[in-house]
Amino acid sequence: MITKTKKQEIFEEAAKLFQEKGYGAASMRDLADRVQLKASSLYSHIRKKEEILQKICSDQAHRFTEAMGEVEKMKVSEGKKVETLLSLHIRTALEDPTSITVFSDEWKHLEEPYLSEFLERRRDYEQRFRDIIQQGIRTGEFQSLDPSTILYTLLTAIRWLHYRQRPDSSMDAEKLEKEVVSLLMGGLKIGSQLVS
Amino acid sequence: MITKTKKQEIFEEAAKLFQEKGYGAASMRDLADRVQLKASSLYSHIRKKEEILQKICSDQAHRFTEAMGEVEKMKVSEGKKVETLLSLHIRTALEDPTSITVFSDEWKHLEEPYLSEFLERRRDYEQRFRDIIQQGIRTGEFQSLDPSTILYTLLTAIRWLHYRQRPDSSMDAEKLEKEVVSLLMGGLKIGSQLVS
DNA sequence: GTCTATAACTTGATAGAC
DNA sequence: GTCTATCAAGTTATAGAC
Repeated sequence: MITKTKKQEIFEEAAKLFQEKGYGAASMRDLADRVQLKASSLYSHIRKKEEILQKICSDQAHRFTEAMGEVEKMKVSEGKKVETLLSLHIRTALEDPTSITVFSDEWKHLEEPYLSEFLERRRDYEQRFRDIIQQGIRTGEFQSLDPSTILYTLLTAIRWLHYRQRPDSSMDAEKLEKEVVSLLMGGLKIGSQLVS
Repeated sequence: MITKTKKQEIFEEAAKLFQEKGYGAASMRDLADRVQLKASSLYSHIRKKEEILQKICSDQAHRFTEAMGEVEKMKVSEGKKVETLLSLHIRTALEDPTSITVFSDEWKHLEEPYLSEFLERRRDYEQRFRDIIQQGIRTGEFQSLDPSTILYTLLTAIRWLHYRQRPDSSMDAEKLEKEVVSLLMGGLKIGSQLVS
């Protein structure tokens, strides 16, 4: 087992704290208590509070951008690409729920210039996702709906996963992933579900 | 045109402010500026900051609970019931995006006893929604997936709508509503969409 | 690296004049 | 109802001893 540095411990505990109370309501004293330091000692490891938020957000953003590059290179149908991206989002939400919560809900507390950088990166990711959707509509694989409507509905639909507190034993991650993808790709109503 | 009371103005402006900055980061001085008062004067109209959050949240909760009562009385298929509930959520999100944002994202800043009350009401709503889903699965109308997975995916899927800043002229509310319902009920992939 | 002490500031809320 | 003045408590962050 690799020993965690104090800095790592601070970042991990901060993510949990931001998730629980929100960035604004989480104080450096709260955080210090959790890592058994005085608040002032935190500043031997970080420059400022926002630096923590910034790192969490940009790490997660980087993760998604990289995966998008992989998916774009795949020689498969657009349906398969969307499924792959959805699976990635779902798996990430289940594996690292705290970071994903902060990334999803607390980015708006970023200050410039990080805020603009974050938003630009997100716009880029969304555009590339939208391009895949658009191509799927063109080939007749997808319903002919507004691509942005599809994009945001799909991306938002999985944002409850990271709120699940403890993994329900009756519902393992793999099953959950399969069910959500099936629901989004095939719809609630019986009719179009494919046997995989 | 009915004249707004100062109190109404305060509540409306507060909802916007909470939406923009989050409850924690929105100060009473911010709010006072927006309604052209000094911060101390706000307290002639309200007792405390949380009272504003509490009213916004409970008003919206009440709205959904009432609608659920109506839907439960309908003599239609479970598919139609779910569609009706989704339409209601979508329409509400488009008509009153600020209140819905606060209701959706800021409720966690409620203090006791309002927090427990809020959560209990929400649990009740979700259980009644889940019952409809379960019945739809039993009759074979819906895919046989975990009812909670369906419930949260559907409810979360529409939570991007209230972030849309200005109604896109190329995309009116009615079309948007139809497309989202079609996507969630029928799925992204071509195959099961019904002609309505 | 961690501490104590503290600077510099913002927060929600109240008292009392008008 | 609105104001000025103010309070107590909380905030991030820094300085300097150890």
